[in-house]
Amino acid sequence: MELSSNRQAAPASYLAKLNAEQRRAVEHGGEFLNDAPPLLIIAGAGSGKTNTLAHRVAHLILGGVDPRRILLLTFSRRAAAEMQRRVERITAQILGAQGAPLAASLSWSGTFHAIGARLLREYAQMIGIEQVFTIHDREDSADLMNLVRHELGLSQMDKRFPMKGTCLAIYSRSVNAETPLAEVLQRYYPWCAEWEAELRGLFGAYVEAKQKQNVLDYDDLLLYWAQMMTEGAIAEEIASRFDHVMVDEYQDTNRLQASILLGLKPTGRGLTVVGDDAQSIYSFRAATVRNILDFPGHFTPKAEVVTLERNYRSTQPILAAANAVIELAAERFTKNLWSDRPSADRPLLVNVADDVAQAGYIVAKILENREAGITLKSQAVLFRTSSHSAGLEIELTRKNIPFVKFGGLKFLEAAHIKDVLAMLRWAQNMRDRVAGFRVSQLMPGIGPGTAGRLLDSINEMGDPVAAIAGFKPPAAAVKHWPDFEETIGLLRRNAIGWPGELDLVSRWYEPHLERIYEDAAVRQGDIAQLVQIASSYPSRDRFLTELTLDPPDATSDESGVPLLDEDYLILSTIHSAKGQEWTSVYVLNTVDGCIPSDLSTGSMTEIEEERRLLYVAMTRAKDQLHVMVPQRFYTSGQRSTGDRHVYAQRTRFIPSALTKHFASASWPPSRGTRPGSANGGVSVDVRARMRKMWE
DNA sequence: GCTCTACGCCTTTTT
DNA sequence: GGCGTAGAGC
Repeated sequence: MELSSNRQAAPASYLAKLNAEQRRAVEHGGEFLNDAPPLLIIAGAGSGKTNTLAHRVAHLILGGVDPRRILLLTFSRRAAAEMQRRVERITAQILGAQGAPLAASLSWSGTFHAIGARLLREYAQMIGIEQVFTIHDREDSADLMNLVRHELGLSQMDKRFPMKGTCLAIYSRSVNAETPLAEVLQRYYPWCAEWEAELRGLFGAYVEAKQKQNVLDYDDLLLYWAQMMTEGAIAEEIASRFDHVMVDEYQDTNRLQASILLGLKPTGRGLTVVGDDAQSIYSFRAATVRNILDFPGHFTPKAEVVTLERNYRSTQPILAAANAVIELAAERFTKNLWSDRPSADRPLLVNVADDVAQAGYIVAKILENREAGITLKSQAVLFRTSSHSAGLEIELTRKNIPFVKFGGLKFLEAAHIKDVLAMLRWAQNMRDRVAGFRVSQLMPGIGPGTAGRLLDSINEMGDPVAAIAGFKPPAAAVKHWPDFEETIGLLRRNAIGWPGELDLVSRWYEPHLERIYEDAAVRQGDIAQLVQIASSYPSRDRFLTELTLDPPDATSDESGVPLLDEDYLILSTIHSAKGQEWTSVYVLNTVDGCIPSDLSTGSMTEIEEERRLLYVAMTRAKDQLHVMVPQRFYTSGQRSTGDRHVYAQRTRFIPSALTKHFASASWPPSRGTRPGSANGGVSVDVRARMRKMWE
């Protein structure tokens, strides 16, 4: 590429808007861009991190770096797309129309897992795996773990053996943290430590099963990649493809990912990582804040560190409150965010009686804001756990306020969607036992026993379709057999092509759907949406891979484009809110038991992570922050209107000493009602008042 | 021997 | 609604 001539044509114009630190990060490496020493950017919340990274990428491209030789590792596909968009805009500013195609060839951007899958397909033969491997998501992996667990007889011990999800979690942490099993057990799963020998055997058999079936799980995508990076010739070849490797959200990477980076850039030259230790919230995925803290010392000379401390997002009072929360952290790192966006309004600490009043307050404020010109889209409700928003969702639906929910249970995890995908995946790779197990048991009369024998006979015979044809199904399944056999046959021969074959599968599935589920009509609608989504992928293979690695992350994502014109409120788990910002933010259930979650108060480090979680939630707010404190909340056993509740304490992360940073409010506006005076009566009362107020 | 159903218990966050 | 278990029914 003849881009070097552009270097002098790239004056400071696009750099002028950056502050001194941002500019230092962007220009790091100076004249020797392609040999830039390692760089760590510590970017506080709202400090223009994405913008800085995008400028650095654009700066590299404008400086003559081939965009196809830049590897950009982001946390989600959404983040990758956003980065691409910004880089395009910046390059277009300098180069005009010429800039767009340049940025578009920034083709190596995505999550670690997605990039891993892509490289593994490419290098499959060289490392002895077959190219047509299928990828198991978490649930599939747990199912396979379960199959192996049964085969080894571990499900019938006289003492209860850990459940499939726990087994997978232990395995996964051991792999991702590059930590021996014994240590993982001792530190995180002490109650399973007695099973160490059995678990070791289980994991060995699990790995063997995956290899036999030619499937990879999420961890394998990293693990095999990391292994490739230790093999001289292959490692060198892969490493030599990229002049620059840039990683966003580095605080949420694990040791295995760090190993991959070191394999790609052993000297650190050409490596840029960006992150914020105060926002590390993924340790349950074995992410470790040590990655970011230890980064500089990994290299000689040490990596350069640039710290972005100026916050462009939040008003000064909001930032002061958030800073106060994070200052109480046990371990504090070097950063003091400041903002010059003055405001007279402190964030609000809102006391409400219960869940219902909480929803009432939020709905009222949201509508008030909208009247004042703040769109629904620029407001967000954040919560620790997906189920916390249930009450609010009902109220929003009732008030006809459209919303999109991020995080929590997803479209792809619904049983009927998984059924259809399993059929496609099985056709792609008939050795995939989890998929085959699932599909064959859809037919009446076929349970685990018969399914197992069917899969065995498919494995033994060279021709899977012939094996199905020759199999003698139990009486109840006989009438479904011809259709089943034909559908598999058509899929195997690629007779229909993509995406038409999804219609075929959907037609095959319909009678089973109707038999199995009461609410078949609703589920049929979901499948129609899946068919919609499928049409935007070029092939079955790409569809399956990309859907597994980058699932649509909002529950309304799949309804797609028409929604984009409308205005809708954002509901999101705090985890899924990472990297985003809104004019007005509402944090639900800021009470002990929710934040921190009851389930995460086991150890000091867990509690510290919950503190950072609250910090992340608070720092998403630009102008308004409403921290909701219900005085009581219903315990999880949601027996519809069951009134088992507990009296809640404001979260321990906002002790009395910090309340000076907040203004306090309560809801409903005091009119003499005593909150929680009776068991169901009060809630009916509040609802009635809400209705009157807005109808 | 296998499938199917009823029942009781638990339910975080995600690539 | 998932998961595991127990027991009825084919």
